[in-house]
Amino acid sequence: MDADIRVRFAPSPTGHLHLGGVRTALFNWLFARHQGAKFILRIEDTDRSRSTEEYIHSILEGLSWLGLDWDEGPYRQTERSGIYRTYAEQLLAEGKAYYCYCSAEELEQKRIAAQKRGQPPKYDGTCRERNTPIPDRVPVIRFKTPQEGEVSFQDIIRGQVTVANSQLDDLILVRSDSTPTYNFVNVVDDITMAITHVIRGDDHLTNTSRQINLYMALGAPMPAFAHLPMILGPDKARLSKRHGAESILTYREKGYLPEALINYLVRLGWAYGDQEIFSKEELIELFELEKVNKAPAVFNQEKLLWLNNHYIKTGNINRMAELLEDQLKRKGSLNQDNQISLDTFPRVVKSLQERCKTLEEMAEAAEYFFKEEISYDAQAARKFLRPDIAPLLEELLRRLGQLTDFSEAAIQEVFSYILSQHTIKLVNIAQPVRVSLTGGTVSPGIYEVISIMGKEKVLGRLQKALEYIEGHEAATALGH
RNA sequence: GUCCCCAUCGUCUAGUGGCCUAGGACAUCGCCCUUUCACGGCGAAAACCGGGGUUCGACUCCCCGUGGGGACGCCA
Repeated sequence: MDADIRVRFAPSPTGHLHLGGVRTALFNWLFARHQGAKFILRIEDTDRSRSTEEYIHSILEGLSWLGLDWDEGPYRQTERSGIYRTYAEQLLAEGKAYYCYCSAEELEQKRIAAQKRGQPPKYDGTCRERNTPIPDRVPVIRFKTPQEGEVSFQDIIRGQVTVANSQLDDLILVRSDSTPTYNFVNVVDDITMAITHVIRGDDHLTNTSRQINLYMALGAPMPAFAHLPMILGPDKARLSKRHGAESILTYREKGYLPEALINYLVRLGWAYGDQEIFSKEELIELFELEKVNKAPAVFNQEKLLWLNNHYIKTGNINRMAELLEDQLKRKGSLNQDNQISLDTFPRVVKSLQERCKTLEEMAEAAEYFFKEEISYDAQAARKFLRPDIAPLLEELLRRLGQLTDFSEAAIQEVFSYILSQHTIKLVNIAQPVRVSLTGGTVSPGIYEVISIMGKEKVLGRLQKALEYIEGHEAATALGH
């Protein structure tokens, strides 16, 4: 346990919290909880034009939903501008930064020209030694990156990483509108917040060398770095809008469980022998940054669904029942006037949890329990609601009507009796009954369905099926 | 284009020089269970990117190639 160890998750509210961000947050959180360290949340909102309150809200909501709780923050960079100004002035005063008067257009041209020559497209240093301002131009503040030597650091996941300073840019610290930029605020914040371990996505690996130069210029102690491999889409390109980069909260809407998401995400780049299922407690116990993979991982929906199904099957019934109710409400399948007894939802969950991969799917599969009217699947009706079955349905209707105990056992007895009287197999009557009650050919066990649905609804639907068969028979007789 | 990083079944991965005729999981296929669909059980197919080294011995170490990813913004 070490409370002096401090990590942070620093999302930018220029978009929703997506899978990649969650994975970064999760690894930070697991590392912190494993170490007994502090987990800090920092909102990197220096891009004022693209940051929104809505995204901030969605990020906090997403983390809370997943149970990734933070110990400090959320800090917001827009509230810390004074701190950045002080540090920028310090660098300026020490000659470690300078005003640059080059315009955006000029810089763009220089970049293209450099690339054409086969050189790294970095700033050419025009204003590096300038000491007189250019009138009518508002300058930016640039960092004087060392021109000689190289930067080298030991990444916890990657090992030794080395970059020549000649490759590095004199990066902009403060924009002409006097707001600070990412590489600058990120370093200043990590210094002032005493962050000891910077755990972030691989896409920041090349930023690290630039930032290390900044740490050195500011005379600050260096944190440890750990760069997580990226999550790729099925096309092996970085996660994009098309697959997986939508808000994590849409996973909640689609009926995914937080524990499934966490279990899935942690296995992207981390493993503990052959174990696939991990509780949060186990993860906190077992997780180690040193064992994180270097290679990027492709996101696989199927496996997430498998895990989600696992947690639906093993989860607390009452909790699942509540989530199912939410889903049904969202779908508009629950009318106000529906008379649903309290124990119906848990019973529905029990009957469906083996066969549903998401709660949304479960809500779809459970609709016929709650809707007033059902409609028949055309093919199913054609195949199973035929005239020859009508006498059996009638008898079933009569005998079920006589039951006072509507338990599965009692219902099974009724079926057994009818089966023995007519020497038919269960399958011959089960499917027609299934279609009559659910509208389709797929459902939980038929006794279970009947018992859960309740006497009133069952009798009504059997009656309706008989009418349907009769109507069809008449139509067929007329030559239709 | 320049630089950085990476490389085991379709996918996630185990593997840290001999235990590997390479293990597990998802997905796929077959069989069994079964009132439908699932679940479950059993089984099959499926990989060490290529070439050089190092070594008695390489999936494991080194080099080159190839492939993939990332960065190169007054975005983060």
